[in-house]
Amino acid sequence: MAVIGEKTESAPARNMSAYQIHSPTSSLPQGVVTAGSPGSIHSPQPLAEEASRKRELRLLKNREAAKECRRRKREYVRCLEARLAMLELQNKKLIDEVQYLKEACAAKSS
DNA sequence: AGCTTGCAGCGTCAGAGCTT
DNA sequence: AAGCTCTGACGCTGCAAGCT
Repeated sequence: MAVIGEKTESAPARNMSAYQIHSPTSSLPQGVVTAGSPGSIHSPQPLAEEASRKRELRLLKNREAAKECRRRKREYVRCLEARLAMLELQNKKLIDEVQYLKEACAAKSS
């Protein structure tokens, strides 16, 4: 829990190196390269910023969605476990009852 | 004390399914 | 068709317990 800050820096950085660092080079760099050139009238910088902003927003939303998804899953598993415990108890009671009735029948017929 | 192992939680990606 | 949401899978981290 208190660890999150550190994780978010290191783990993702590695994932990025595997995927993000490469793929963006196919789209972003074009803009970045020309951005430096003084002669360009319509600087692509805003486009790059917009793309980056959209990506950040998407990551943020997905982060929250993943948290919520996991929370729901934990809750689902908890419910399942509670139901299992209840059914096991119920099963045990029924077994006891069958046993009792069998004994009652046997006693009556003898 | 240092190492190993198992577990829980996190962020990200990819893909399926739904909505507009 | 494009955009959005949800979720399985993957890799990473920190922590606790057991072992040497």
